Amino acid sequence: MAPPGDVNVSAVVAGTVPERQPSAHLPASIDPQAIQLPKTSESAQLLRIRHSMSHVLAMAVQTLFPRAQVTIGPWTETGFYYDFDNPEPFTEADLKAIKKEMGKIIGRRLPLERLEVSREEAERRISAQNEPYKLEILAGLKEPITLYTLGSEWWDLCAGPHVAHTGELNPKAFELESVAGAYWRGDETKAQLQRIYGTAWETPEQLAEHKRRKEEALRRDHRRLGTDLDLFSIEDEAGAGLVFWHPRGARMRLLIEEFWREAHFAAGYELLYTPHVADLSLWKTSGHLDFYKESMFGPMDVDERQFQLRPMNCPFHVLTYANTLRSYRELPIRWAELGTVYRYERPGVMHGLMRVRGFTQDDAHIFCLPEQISDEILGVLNLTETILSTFDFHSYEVNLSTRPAKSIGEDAVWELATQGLVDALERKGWNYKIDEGGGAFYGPKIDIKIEDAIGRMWQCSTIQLDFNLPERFALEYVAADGNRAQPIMIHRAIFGSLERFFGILVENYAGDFPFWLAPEQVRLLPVTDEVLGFAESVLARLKAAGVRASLDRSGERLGKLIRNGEQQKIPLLGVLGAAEAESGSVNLRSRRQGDLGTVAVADLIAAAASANGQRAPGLDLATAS
RNA sequence: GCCCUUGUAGCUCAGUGGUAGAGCACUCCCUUGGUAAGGGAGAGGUCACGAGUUCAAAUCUCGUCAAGGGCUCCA
Repeated sequence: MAPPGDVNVSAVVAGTVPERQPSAHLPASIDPQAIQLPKTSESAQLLRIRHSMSHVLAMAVQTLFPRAQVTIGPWTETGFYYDFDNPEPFTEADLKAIKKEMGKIIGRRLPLERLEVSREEAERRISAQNEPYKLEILAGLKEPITLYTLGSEWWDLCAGPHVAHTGELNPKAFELESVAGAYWRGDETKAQLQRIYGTAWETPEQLAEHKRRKEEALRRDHRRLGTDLDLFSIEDEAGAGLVFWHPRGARMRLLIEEFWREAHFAAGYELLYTPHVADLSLWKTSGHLDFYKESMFGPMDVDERQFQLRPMNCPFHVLTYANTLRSYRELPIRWAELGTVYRYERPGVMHGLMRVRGFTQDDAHIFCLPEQISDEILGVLNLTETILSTFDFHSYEVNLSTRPAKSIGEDAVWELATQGLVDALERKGWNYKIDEGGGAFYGPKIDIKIEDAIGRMWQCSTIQLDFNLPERFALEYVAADGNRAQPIMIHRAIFGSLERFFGILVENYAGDFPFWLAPEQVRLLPVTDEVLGFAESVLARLKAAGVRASLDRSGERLGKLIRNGEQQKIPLLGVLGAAEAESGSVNLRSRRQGDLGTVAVADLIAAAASANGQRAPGLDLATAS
């Protein structure tokens, strides 16, 4: 991880890089990339290695499992994989034997040779081997048809490039990682194949670094930290994909929501609360029943009507808009809601907080005039930046998706809307990529991905124009000329899903939350029971000042209290002994800022309250008193 | 939904057909200890759930549920 403030801004990455406090005191474990790992796309040799490795894998598999048929085997960002059709599924135990066989092949220093053959020749050779998938691949290939031999006994259709011989592959720099099911051509109606994933590098050191990063990702895994820090759980008895926020997680969520509301009011939004269920007919009108049904929970019978658990908030905001006759003078109307929605996800796709069946969108809908689009989008971009940067996300990747082939709405409206998005992005000064034809059928959109502390990109924010719902619900306003006109509708979310964003936050900070966001900000550690009375009084004063403080009454020795506090990643530990009780002070140990020395209780309270007010990552004791 | 793997105490895990285990956490006792684990005792499990095989099942078989790695999906 690059230290905060040293943000990598690539061509498509936009965003401000503000001056940041140096964070040299962050726990060493949060730190970083000692070794730079080469990317396949940047290293020609690595690409050859990985390409060749997948052939070695395929040859090894066919040696050990003669009935296995080959399909495709490309490289990936960290290695390679190969899909096989084998009568028996491979097990993880098979990987060991396969790896051993690969080692043998590598040790033989077999040459890889490129052969250019005619289509007929290729067909003849493939047919001789009973490889139907390969034949199907051949049918899709353009001339020249090339194949690569691996020694004298094995070959595969391949465009290359490859290493000259397997001696260039380092047997200590690859690993077979997992087996997985995969569909032929990625199509679930087609045959299920067995995919073997591997990782391969130029040197054993790079392999070791790759493993270290995998462990780092595991260490940050929000599911693990969610349990360790007691933030949330998912309960078997309640069902998959349904989140239980524990007090510590709930406290953080509340802080996030409070900030979100504050920022929205400041940006000219009003808030709505709307129902979680409603008459099914609403979803007929909106069109969701036609094209979103497989993602919806089934309807429930209530009295003589059918009710539907909501998978979206928009129809409710639309109904609220339509509740009364609107004037052009009222527009733009900006309404936001932390709206909890329920979507049916297929079994096997749920993943911690990242993919769930019940989640809360930070949803908002803007109803505006066509000529207001650019300003409104710019406003959303500004608000997005304000909110995301508060959580230390400063690096964004922005995509603008334009009209797809199948779409509704008039050309002029699409043109106007797309231009509005472009204008706003230009005015914001953000770089962006254009995904031509990638928009929804009902309007163009902007998607924003954020980069986390270890370089992973997460899509959270989305801004979508919608020509469909205003039409379906016949929304209108009275224009200046007295005629009725249809408003433009903008959907937007900044976090996307609060659950998912929370998971991303946990991983981004590795559980080491900034002071303002930490569920427990200060833990008081009494050296002996003698000072418990003093500690109680300090605790009461901290709480009265709105500081999330606790007192460790476990009676353990200081070393143990410190250890427990550090393991729980509490930002501030306040040691209280006879000396502190005497002088009315606290000895502070900060997770991010190191030893802060002994400070007066009043100064701690002032600094902590001030840090909360400013949503600061740590205390500023110098300016507190 | 599909493929592989897994499910034993709150957490991490051992236990391969014959009386259910460890460390941490928890409770109590001793210790009043100054910056990452003081000592002792105790409590805690329908071995995910259901069926089957067996004299006997945490262990073997089948099914269900859930989790992990992927595929597919995420207009």
